[in-house]
Amino acid sequence: MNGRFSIAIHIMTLLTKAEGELLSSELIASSINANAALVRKELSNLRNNGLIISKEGAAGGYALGKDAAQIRLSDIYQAVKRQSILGQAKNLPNPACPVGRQINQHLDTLYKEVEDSLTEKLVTKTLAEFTGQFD
Amino acid sequence: MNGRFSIAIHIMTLLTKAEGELLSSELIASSINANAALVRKELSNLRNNGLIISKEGAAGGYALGKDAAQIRLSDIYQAVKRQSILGQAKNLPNPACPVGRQINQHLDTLYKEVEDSLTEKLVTKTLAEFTGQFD
DNA sequence: TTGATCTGTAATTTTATTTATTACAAATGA
DNA sequence: TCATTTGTAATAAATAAAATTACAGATCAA
Repeated sequence: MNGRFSIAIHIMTLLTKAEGELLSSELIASSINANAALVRKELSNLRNNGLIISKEGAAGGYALGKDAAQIRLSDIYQAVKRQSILGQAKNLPNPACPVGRQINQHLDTLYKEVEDSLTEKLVTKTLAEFTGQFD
Repeated sequence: MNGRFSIAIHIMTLLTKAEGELLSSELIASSINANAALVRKELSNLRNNGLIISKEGAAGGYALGKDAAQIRLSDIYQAVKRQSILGQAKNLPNPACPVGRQINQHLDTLYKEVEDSLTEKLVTKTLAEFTGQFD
């Protein structure tokens, strides 16, 4: 997990505050202070996950796909995550070692459990609650 | 968070199985299939956190610092983690934007909460329980 | 007390990942 | 028709992670 979750939450917060008015990727990128093409890539991903809608062409832009009260932070996390939260060693351990041979299987199980508890936490929080904290 | 947690758990599992016998960084590295100097660096870190002991010189090596039943996976996680689990965008958001101005503060709060729930999960698991899963 | 072995640690290089940049086709609206 | 904006790919630059190399210092055994 990298800065993508932060960026996604930032995007979703902006769209919530826009209340249905379309925002351009350029405007969003300038709030985040990140590259517009990169932001569009994340916007595409969020759209593919049903969290936002987009409209092409002049006067196009982005808006929430459903009410902020119906979006849970776990939905955003699921859209953005790519690999196990605790990271994965990329060396395959030594299969001649009893520990090396079995470690990945047990780590996988552990990581799944941990990730489940993280998701449970994020399920309890809606985007509306999060954005409601802003002045 | 990267592969360091995986490596640390792997190390601690090997030391548990060694039952007090000193293991060399070379042997540990070969089980993990990683570089020995890198492994020593993590071993130093684990020692600085009181989880293992080391002995220098010929016939030196590493062993658990306390009983595996007294070590919680959260202890290992705390020793290894460096930054927020969900990552942090490194661009500072635009302070001229109401959302950009406040987002990091609210993300920080959220990340702390999420990390707390993750830690709570890891507190419930001892190293002894984890290593007990191995054949 | 000498030599082999192993830890501790720093400096450097290599590799991988992330982010930014550039470019342009396609859609849309004025 | 032209300006604007999304969608997406290809490439480059920057950053982070891991490996490599090197060597001082500790320890043990012959």
